[in-house]
Amino acid sequence: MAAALSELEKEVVNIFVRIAGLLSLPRSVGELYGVLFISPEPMCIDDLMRKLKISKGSTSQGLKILRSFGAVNPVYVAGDRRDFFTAEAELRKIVAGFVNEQIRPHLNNGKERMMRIESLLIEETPDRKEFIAERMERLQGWQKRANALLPFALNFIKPE
Amino acid sequence: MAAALSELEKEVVNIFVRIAGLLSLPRSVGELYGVLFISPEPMCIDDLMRKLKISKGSTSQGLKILRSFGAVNPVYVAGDRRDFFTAEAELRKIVAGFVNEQIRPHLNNGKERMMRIESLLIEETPDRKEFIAERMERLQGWQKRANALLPFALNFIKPE
DNA sequence: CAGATTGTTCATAAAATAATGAACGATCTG
DNA sequence: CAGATCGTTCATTATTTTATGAACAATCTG
Repeated sequence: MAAALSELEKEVVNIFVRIAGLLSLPRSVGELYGVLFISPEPMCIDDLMRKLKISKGSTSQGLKILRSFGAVNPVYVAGDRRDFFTAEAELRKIVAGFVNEQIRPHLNNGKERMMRIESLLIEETPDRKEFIAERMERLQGWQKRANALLPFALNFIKPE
Repeated sequence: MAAALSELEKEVVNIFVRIAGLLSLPRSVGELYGVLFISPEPMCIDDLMRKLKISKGSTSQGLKILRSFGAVNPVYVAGDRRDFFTAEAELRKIVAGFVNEQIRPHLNNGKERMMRIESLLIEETPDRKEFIAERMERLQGWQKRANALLPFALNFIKPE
């Protein structure tokens, strides 16, 4: 039980490790999701540690991150005290969770910052002020578009 | 000339440093773009180094990255041997460049990998095979959606 | 051409990020 | 309740990423 990763498993894990990289998530998070994604049965921390040869700490924290945006579902296994997990396979749920947890906070922070800049603008010399004001408007435009695109993108990912 | 960053400049730079983080780009790249973004005049490496108090190496490499996806435009300044730059302010150009340079390669790699997995699938036991096949199909579905969303998102960002 | 100036590269240093594993608290088991 | 089992946390270590700056090549200047 809990043999090393098969060739196929390695490939799948590799895919998710790459995705994790794109999303600035630790490698181990990608590994964990990958293994769960191709596992027909739910797995517990111990299974995952052994399979991936990573530490208990990494495993626990990785699962915590995955849970935080709903990429992983806790599963009750009768007669076993340990916590088991399966991969959430509905893309929309994962993306929505990820956006809410990891993206939205940053966007909001940007808004506040913009207000502050507006107030600082007053102290500039007239010529610079004009230019900077133009840039600020542009920046706000970008922000609006990003904010508009987000819900659209989420909707684009249709439910199954 | 080339005084330290004003309060306003700091705020703007800060915004772009955050964006750089989201895109997994070095902090210095965000700083460079930020300073250029609010500068009415084109700037050369020396201006940027002094303004941001970063090394020449970082500045040169940072500009290289920014040029690689068209976030920065070389500008000819009469009577000066040095290279000057302004920030590209048209979002669409930047995003398109970024996607082509930093995202597309990864997506393609994913396709190849998928093929390889298909071939490995043969060696699985029947019951596992069924499950894994289902997952692979799902994964391919995700890939298709991502590929479809990308050009759409680009188009969403309307010119001017 | 000799000396300056400018931008790039790359080995090294510094900083940031992730992984490890021992310590701990919580829960179960007999 | 005493011991065992689990999962989490966090100080430390390892790894990866980024920044530095000296060396260099290319170009200009008189």
